[in-house]
Amino acid sequence: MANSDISQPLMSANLSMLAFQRLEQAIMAGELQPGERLSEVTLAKRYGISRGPLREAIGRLEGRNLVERVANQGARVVSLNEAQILDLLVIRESLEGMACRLAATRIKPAELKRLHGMLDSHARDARVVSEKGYFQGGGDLDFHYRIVRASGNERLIKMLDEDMYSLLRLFRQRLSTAPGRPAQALEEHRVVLAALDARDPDAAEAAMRTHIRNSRASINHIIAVRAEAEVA
Amino acid sequence: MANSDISQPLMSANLSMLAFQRLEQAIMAGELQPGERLSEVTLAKRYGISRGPLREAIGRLEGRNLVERVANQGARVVSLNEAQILDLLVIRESLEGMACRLAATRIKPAELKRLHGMLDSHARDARVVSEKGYFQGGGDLDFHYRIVRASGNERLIKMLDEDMYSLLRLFRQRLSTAPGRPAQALEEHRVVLAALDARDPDAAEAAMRTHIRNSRASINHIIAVRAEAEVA
DNA sequence: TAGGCGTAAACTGTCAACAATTACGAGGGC
DNA sequence: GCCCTCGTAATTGTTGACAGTTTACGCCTA
Repeated sequence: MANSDISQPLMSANLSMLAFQRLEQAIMAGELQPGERLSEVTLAKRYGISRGPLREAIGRLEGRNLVERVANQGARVVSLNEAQILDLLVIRESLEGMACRLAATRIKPAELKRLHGMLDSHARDARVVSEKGYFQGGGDLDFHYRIVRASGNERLIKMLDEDMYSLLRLFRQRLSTAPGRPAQALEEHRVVLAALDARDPDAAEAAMRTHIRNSRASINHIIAVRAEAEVA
Repeated sequence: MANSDISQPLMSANLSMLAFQRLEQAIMAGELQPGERLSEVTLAKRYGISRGPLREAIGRLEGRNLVERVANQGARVVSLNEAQILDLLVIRESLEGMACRLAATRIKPAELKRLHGMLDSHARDARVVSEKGYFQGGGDLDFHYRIVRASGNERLIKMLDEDMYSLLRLFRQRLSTAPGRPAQALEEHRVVLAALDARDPDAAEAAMRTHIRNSRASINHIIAVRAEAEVA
């Protein structure tokens, strides 16, 4: 899933892990939508396994906050309301700001060059220029992903790349960008990259946090608009 | 465990949840030490349950990064090296800084008063005055805990109070304070509280981050000292 | 005596059956 | 007609047994 790492340890051979990965993937792909119930017999039959390993897989998903369970009533894909999504974005601002700070001193010149190429490519991208809003799951996430990886803090990388981004992707339909946002986002990306070029940790963290805060504010705008629409 | 919340939903009645809670507690209490192997048959027998629910519980713990599993070889309590602990503390600096920022605008006057009382009590505490190092799991964590709760961001509260603190408590023997640190820490707490009093988000975040960064540096010192000792 | 091989024990992984709880619908009472 | 109750079906919770893998021990050989 857009994860170019080939070296996935491929630690499986046991059905429990396999079921976990397939379930996670199904949730991420929207095959299982937020709030949807996870029937044990159905899923076990679909994956051709017994309910034992399946329950174990569901347990792991529960530990990662991807599903919620109520006793004797089954598990559901987690469903976040607007306030919870905003809470999540606040956390993302904090963590990714720190990641960007670390990257400022640790990122390698070759990676910097690659990021420059990326932004140049974005500038030529019709979807940015025409402001139609493309910044979901495309080049935008790739830019963030690479900076986070450059932080060198393995746990931080895992929290953001594996948990945070995948969770936010779940609600991407509610994270549509406000008009004019893509062009502004690209400009903010350039500010972030300039700070990294300058090897300035304070500026890098500040730039990234501003970027994410603006993005969050644009979501806020959307929500307000939708709320009005619902009243009408 | 020092969690004064009475209203724990007490959602059990199923053995899997019960096993999960008991295992988590056992790990936190040091009954099961980092790196120790989790034998399924032994634990199942000890808790008087079958291996099915137990495996489910272990799965949940794995999802929360409290245990690691290798195929056909069993699960172990997670064990972090010094670098990983430092990585964790960097993340804590980031998240708790944000929590403190949020608390600056959201904390209630009554809670502020309580924090003042707490620090005054710390100042009278013999262990702080004599600089013998008490700041592990005692009043220090309570101070942080209350500020985090005041942030109002439920997910952030969960990440810090449930995941981060409990994980760090696991390695408290390696987080012993440097000489003179308790008194300094108390002073830093006062700076944090002053910023909260002033309702100044920037100052609050900065003060908290400085506090945690200093604490991390003191750990660094300890590690360096121990490394020397090992050479000798 | 040291090293390698083979067997056996212990452990994890998986399954199908059983128990308990919940949800749903039909029937009867008010 | 509406609501409560009871019974049945469906679903989750749990168990003990079976299969596959790893590990450890002892024996044999060089």
